[in-house]
Amino acid sequence: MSAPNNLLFIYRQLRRQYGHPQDQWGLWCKRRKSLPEKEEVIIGAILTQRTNWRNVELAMANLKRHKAGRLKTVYNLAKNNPRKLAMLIRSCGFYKTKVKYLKTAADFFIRNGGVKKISNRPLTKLRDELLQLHGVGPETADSILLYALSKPIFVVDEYTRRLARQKSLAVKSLNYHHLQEFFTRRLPKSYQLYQDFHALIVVGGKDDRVSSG
DNA sequence: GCCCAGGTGTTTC
DNA sequence: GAAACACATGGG
Repeated sequence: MSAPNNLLFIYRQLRRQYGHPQDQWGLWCKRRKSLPEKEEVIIGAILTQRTNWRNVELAMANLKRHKAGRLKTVYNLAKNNPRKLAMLIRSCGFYKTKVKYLKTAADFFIRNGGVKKISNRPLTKLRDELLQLHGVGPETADSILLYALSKPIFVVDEYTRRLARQKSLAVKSLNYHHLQEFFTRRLPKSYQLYQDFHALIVVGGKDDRVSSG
């Protein structure tokens, strides 16, 4: 059984253990000077679906090398030369599928006036709109919202579920909605906190895997 | 060779 | 509705 607000306790514990997040998303978002543009975070959120991060980085490097690291260039490639785009992101696996997903998402942001303009919309409305895009499910939507648009919404992924199991968090179920609610209702509403915490969960999760396996 | 990796959409019971 | 399946590459 868990202490009243053990989430902050867990957060501080992870923070002591790992310091500032070294997670890929976290790092990506901290190092704004070199990487990533917000648009790259959006692209990465789709590429990383069910995919090792290393393979995503290979693909992102390819895209940038071919000057296709922006939503507009991705969209144009997807429309005019989908096979080329597929080859650029091949390392991610599911590349034919992801070409379509990228096209749909890029189209949405371009059609609606760009990332900056879109991020002015109310959070719940924006989340619904993202979820309607073919290829954008809850995790991808929330990754985009949290890491690309700096919205205070907690990302649930396999690492989050693993933590909930390991720490025996008193969550009703491990389904996406329940777990997300569990976190957001117990934490201050801060996108920086959510970014850091989620990043630490991933770092800790990977660390566990290495040390136990 | 086998297993896994920060999902999502479709089909099937 | 839940469960099973397809999508696919790269690395340990």
